[in-house]
Amino acid sequence: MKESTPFATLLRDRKLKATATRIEVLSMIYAYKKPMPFSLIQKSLLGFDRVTLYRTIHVLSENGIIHKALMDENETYYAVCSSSCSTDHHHHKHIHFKCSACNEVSCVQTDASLQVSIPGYLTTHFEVEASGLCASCNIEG
Amino acid sequence: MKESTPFATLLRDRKLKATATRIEVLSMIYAYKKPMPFSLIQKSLLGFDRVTLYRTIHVLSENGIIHKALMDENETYYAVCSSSCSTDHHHHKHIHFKCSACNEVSCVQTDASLQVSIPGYLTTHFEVEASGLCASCNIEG
DNA sequence: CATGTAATTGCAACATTGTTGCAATTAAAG
DNA sequence: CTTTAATTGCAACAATGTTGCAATTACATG
Repeated sequence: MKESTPFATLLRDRKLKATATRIEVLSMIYAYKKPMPFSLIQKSLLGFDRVTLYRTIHVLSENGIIHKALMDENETYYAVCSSSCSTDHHHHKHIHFKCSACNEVSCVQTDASLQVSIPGYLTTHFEVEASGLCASCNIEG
Repeated sequence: MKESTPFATLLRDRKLKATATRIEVLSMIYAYKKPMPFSLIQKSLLGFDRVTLYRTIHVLSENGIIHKALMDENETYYAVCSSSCSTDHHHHKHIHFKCSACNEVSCVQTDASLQVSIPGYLTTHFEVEASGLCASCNIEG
């Protein structure tokens, strides 16, 4: 019963077994379109063991398939990585934006030159978390 | 017994009672110089109730006296805010940098124009978390 | 400087979140 | 189909965070 769905293939490419849990978690996060709160992932995945979910999230993160989108709060959000993420390093040219009006979190692509240079430091990786009004709310308000 | 230490004064300025817990927590984080891991704050403050520490951290954060320095991990770090932070908004012109060599987290001032502009969005606040080699490790390595 | 009052604390109990070891199950390679 | 290593579920535990309430404390006021 070897599935050949895109996610199953993606998993095997990364030398990971294409198990039901992993495929479901991925589909769910992917379908959500925006970074998905961990608690919601949990709620939506009844039928799987709580521990399995934790382990699944760990494995998918470690292997550059999903990534954390930390917000300045308690909840952790997860989103499916773009194809440029490798096993060893996440390469995101986007920032995580939380709208203070609709409270939605989104991954915003910033092809603009987003750079961080600190004298004397060697910056190999950085993440940006922003808040304010998203495109929709900015128009309406 | 009205203390007039700097932290006691700072607290009263923000309409907060200058209690022993708050002053100790503040002194401790301040003395640490870098963002201090929450777990270490806990360990260092035996004699106070666990709950009191949580509540203290919440109050100090809410009032712009300390701020979270989130790293892409599980542990949360706290640092004393600069004077520009008000009750309603934190204004940090610095980024949080974690050195991958010495593992130290530091607040790095970036007076350079660190800007985030997304077409259609109104960005009122953003945080940057970077990693790589800090000044010390960059020289030595 | 005594005192009233609202804020803060400690305690107990609970809820949530995350971890570990191990036996049973399963993916997938041959 | 069989073998094997990875993954899962379970149980038990550890850590983390929350709530209500009575006792205590800071400090404003007189």
